Amino acid sequence: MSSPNRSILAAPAWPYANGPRHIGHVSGFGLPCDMFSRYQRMAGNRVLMVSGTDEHGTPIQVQADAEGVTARELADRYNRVIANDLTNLGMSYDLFTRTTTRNHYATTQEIFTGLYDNGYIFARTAMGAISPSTGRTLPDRYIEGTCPICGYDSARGDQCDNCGNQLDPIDLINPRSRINGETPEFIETEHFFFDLPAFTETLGSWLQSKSGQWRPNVLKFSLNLLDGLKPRAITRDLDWGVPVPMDGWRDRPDKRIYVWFDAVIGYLSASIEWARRSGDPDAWRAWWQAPDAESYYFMGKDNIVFHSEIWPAMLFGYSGQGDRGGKPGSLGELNRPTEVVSSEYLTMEGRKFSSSRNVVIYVRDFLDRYDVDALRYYVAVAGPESQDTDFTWAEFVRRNNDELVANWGNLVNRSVSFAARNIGSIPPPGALTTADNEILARSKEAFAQVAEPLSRCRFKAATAAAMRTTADANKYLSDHAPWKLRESDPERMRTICHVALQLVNDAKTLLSPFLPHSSQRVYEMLGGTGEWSGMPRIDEVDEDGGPSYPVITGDYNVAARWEHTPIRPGTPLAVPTPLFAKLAPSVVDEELARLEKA
RNA sequence: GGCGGAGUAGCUCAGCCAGGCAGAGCAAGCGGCUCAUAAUCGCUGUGUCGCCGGUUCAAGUCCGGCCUCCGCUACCA
Repeated sequence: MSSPNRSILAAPAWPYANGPRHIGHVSGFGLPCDMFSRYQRMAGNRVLMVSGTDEHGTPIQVQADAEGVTARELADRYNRVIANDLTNLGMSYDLFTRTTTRNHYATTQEIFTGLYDNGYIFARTAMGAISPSTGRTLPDRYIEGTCPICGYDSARGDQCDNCGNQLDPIDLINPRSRINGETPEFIETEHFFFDLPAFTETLGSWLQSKSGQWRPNVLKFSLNLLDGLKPRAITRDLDWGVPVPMDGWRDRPDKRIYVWFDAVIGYLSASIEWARRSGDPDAWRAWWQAPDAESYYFMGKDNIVFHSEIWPAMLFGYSGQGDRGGKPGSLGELNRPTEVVSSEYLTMEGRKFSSSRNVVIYVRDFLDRYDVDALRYYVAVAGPESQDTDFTWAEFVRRNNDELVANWGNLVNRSVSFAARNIGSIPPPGALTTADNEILARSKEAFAQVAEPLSRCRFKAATAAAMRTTADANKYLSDHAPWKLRESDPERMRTICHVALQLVNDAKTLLSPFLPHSSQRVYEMLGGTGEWSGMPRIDEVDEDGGPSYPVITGDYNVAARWEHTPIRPGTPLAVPTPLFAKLAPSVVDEELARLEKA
């Protein structure tokens, strides 16, 4: 674990491409993963961060029908929207792609085939609901009717919201489709099933080995599920998805692989796509097959089951390591997750985020009006890390003004502008006092103190530790008051300025994983050139001349290192413009009014 | 129904796994400073740790029960 140059796969969940993403989404799967990845790169490790939009499944098909476009057109549109949003958030993906690539289809089919060959996938007929007009699978939650237990007339197909009982849609009285009101048809239909019970032993001992390492809620939840594992259908009656790679199924237009089965394979297929684009088609193996490679998956708590149970079972099965054995598929054995990091939910002014009820703040709307690092700071310091957490505009404004601006922004401003006005460049250190040496030593120690929680994905504690160094620096300036020494002791004044600027420089490094955009600006203020902490960009690519699509990528092996770096005396300084904008208190009322409006 | 989480200062939360004088930030009050975005620095006060019981020399922490709120509940993704 402590060796330098660890290979770390950073795997944030795949956003679903049926609409723009809101800040609740990115606070769960995205930003924590980016903070983790940026730190790990700065610490000298080899990080591969891959993801993409998840574009199959019924909801996209339904919405496309409603808008009179094809599923592909709808997915194209939101893939671009989401890729833009994530780029603007500074998400440092090595590759952000999508599930509708040829590569992803081929990889998904390879995993399917490998699992089938090892006996972990079997065909079976089952009763399923379909829409009579389209012939497509009608998922349980798209069916409603009268609850046979309590008589509630808007019970969902899988559960009655009134009495809380779990239901089978076939038992509903007067069932109807939530999509178009028609009566669903229950038919015998053949599907492939993934034999999850064949992994009970394997998953059980694997999960036990994670005790003390994973967050307890994730582990407990996963262990509880082991009791009742059931085979799970992994195909659907649908024409939108990855074709089933079996004879007699391959060319059928009405059978596709279930969206969740292919979505988790995205981590692997995106790694393979990244390797191909980087010029070394086997490069992905360093993260997936090296025995000491590590992988960290980030998601909201609603996705735990797919990452702690189903995806590991798929990886075990493909590698020939389920309860029934087998042999590895043609890709070879594949590593299981090192850690599954789940976030709780961000709520919105006391309510659940809901696009349909307009209880929502879309990423793009947020970034149109506020600084990206202000959002990143809020998520780092007040995100739903271990419990559901309420986002309120009042709290956002307070965190921004009283913590980010007042503490860190102001420290940068006061120290750099004072030195710029009175000296004009970074001064050399004169004779350092005990106090000078002490605070410089504390600043160096902070690197280990921030790294410890950060490497364990404890972002709140890590941010707090980093912000303590800025408070220390503010105190140092106040205690030593260089502005009083302009006439009496300019030499001492210059030394104090040197120390303060060094503290600013260290703090900017410590805050880089959380606030990469503003750290870049501080880097430049202090004479740095080029990129400090790499930023993502969007490239337009294609697959052998196929249709083009955007991917997020970037070069992140730039200047930033997780270490104290001495500032260079003589570097010219200019009076800076403020690092962050202070927000007027009226912002709170404006935003609340915006929420009420629709 | 099952599973899980939360309830600690005016606010947001940490502390609980491995029991040892109740903490941080913000807000509030007073004072200092004037380099800085009215920013900053110092000092000050604040708690039935949701309720009841148990174990213990000692419980916010462990055990049992209860109350309130929230989430998840796999064929929505």
